[in-house]
Amino acid sequence: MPKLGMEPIRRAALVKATIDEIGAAGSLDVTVSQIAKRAGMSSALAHHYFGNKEQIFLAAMRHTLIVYGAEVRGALSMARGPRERVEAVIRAGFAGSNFRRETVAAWLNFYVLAQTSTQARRLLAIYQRRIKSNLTHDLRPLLGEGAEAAAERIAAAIDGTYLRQALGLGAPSGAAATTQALAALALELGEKP
Amino acid sequence: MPKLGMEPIRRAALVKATIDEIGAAGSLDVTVSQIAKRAGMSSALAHHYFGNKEQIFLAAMRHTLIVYGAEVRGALSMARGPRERVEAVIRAGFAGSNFRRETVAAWLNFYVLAQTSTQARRLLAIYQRRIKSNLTHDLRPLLGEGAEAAAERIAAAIDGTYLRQALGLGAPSGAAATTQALAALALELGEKP
DNA sequence: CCCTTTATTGACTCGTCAATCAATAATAGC
DNA sequence: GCTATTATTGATTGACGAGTCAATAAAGGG
Repeated sequence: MPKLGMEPIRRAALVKATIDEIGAAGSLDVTVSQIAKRAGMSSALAHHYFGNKEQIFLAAMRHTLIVYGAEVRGALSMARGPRERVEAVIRAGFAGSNFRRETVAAWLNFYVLAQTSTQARRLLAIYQRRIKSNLTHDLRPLLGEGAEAAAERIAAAIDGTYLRQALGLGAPSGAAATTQALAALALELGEKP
Repeated sequence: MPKLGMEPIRRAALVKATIDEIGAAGSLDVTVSQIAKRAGMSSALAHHYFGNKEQIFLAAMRHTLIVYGAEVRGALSMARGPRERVEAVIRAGFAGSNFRRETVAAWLNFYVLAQTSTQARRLLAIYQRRIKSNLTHDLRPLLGEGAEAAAERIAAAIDGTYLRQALGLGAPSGAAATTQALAALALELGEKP
């Protein structure tokens, strides 16, 4: 019983299923059949809409990054002043859907995907550049010429905290992770010790 | 012409080939045949010595961690005072063979492996715990009760810097990476701003 | 010289999986 | 009511890869 206009629904379901499946498996070693099954359809249909497996992965990655970007933009829009803006960028990464167990695990695997797929690398680079630019821009009035280096360190602190989260090390709570990353910021601004 | 006592030689060659192959491929998606070929033998022989692919991976991971641990211990032995000891731990991660392009790429993939293989997770946890303990212990006289949190932040800074290295972001030089991680330490000790 | 142990590989088996295809069915527009 | 379009899947194909096995060969020990 083909209802028309199924395509966007199916695509969305597949994207979500892909993230969850990768998150659950903890690896990119998931079959199209598994993904399709989780999304409630046949693997043939998944191929019909996406063409091949890599496109499915890329769509899932794009979705993750878009959600992340939206979270950042949302937090940024409510921030007043550079200090709050930097905080917003940091907070966004550990808030909402970005911090779901599956999302974090999937994220790590997208990093790996970026090592093999040119398109994945491009996607990641775009977002990473954007974050770095946001951080540098807002750290400038606070730190002057030291802004670039500080931005790089904070980016590393975020990534590191995220990575350790994926590994199950460190506190498994978004709040603790946020606190930790914010502490790094406080140190950069010479507030802590 | 079977020379006797080949086993340790073959094993070592396979371990090295595995790291290089994973590093080159940028993923765990490498076949036993590829690894064996790079190590100059048949895949059957690789199976003969290691039993299965996971054991090959685990041996490669173990080797990477052992080399890393040795580097840390070496640097630690030359350090005088807690401040130098913390520096030593940081430096070790970005020095020598630990920072070879292949090693860094392989490392990221071992993180992924730790999400599927219980043994890999155990291996990683042991080393991670050791680093954390080293850092905490040596930060204690410098920071008192704040040592744990600082150790966690520095560990995250190291992991983050390493991760960004693997992604090809950040400076692709060991010196720059070391500088960055050391800067995080300086901030923790209230020396920088 | 046998015989056991170690080294080594080509060939083979057995699964798995991405991708394709042909077939079925419902819907919309004319 | 046709016809083109969209949705959907079971079955199939073809490749690839982990792991096994049987066979070959060289030591070494007695």
